[in-house]
Amino acid sequence: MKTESDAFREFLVKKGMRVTPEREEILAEVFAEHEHFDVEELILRLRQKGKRASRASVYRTLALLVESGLVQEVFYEDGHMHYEHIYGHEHHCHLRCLKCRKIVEFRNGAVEEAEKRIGGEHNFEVTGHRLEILGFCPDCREKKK
Amino acid sequence: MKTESDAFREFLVKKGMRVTPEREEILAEVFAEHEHFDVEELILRLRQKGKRASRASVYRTLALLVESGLVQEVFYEDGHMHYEHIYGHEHHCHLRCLKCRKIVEFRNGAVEEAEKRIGGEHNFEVTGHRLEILGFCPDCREKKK
DNA sequence: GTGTCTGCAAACAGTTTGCACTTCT
DNA sequence: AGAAGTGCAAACTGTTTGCAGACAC
Repeated sequence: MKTESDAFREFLVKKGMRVTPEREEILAEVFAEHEHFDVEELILRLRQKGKRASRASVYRTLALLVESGLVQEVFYEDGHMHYEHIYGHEHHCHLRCLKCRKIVEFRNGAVEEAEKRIGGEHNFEVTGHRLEILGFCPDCREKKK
Repeated sequence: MKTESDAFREFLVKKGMRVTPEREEILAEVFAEHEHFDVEELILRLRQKGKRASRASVYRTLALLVESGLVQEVFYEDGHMHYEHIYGHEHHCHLRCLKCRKIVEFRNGAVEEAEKRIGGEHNFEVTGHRLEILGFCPDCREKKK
């Protein structure tokens, strides 16, 4: 079975780029936890494990991971982008509370289907999608009254 | 019939805020064209019409428009946010080409339905959603070969 | 060996903010 | 009159970039 590490190596080699310890460590950390993350959190986690990858390398590597399809930009909030790894994981969408910012993940077959149909209608080659449903969570709903 | 201008006034009054010429001009310009826009474009359009609203006021007013639900943040790209007005318009989603960045709008009943169902399942009060389908448009698909 | 990558720090761009002045109510 | 809004420019923050030294191939 092909791991994300294999997939990334393959991607790099195909582009004539090098496999470096920094790139591998960043990749490993991105896949170490199954949560949304932002650049700051990622750097913090790397530091805590004694990895020295610089901020610049993290940004540069993240761009490669997105380009390779291993990672997706999920949403932009609080002035910066949030990411999640997607390789080897079933796709899911997000339900977001506009007040407390809680995020609930959910899966939805209807969207996958719509994705294919709509792609076909416009002759697009579809690679993925991003769906967010916005509203107020049970707690915040209650508090609004 | 209630116009977006009425709706915005109502929102402002309810918050104890003032109705100013700057806010009205910015609102009018936001609804003057039915296209996605970013802050720079909006300011340019205002300038071309001789309106003097400052950059700061545009940012401040845009935040109010988003809060009031008249405008939605659509996606973050090229280092800044893109918006669209939604009041009085049927909701639509976006099909985006990852290469040439072309955007096709489409409507989709299945998503509206899923939105309600999923909101219900998690006891969320749903106010809207945002769906982007990503891929390659017919032209870019061709060129990749 | 050579061309790519890294880390650093400086540069950048979009956005926010403090403040003096203006304006709405 | 008094509170709220505006414009300006400076500050801020996330991200990108130029460059010299390090390193994968």
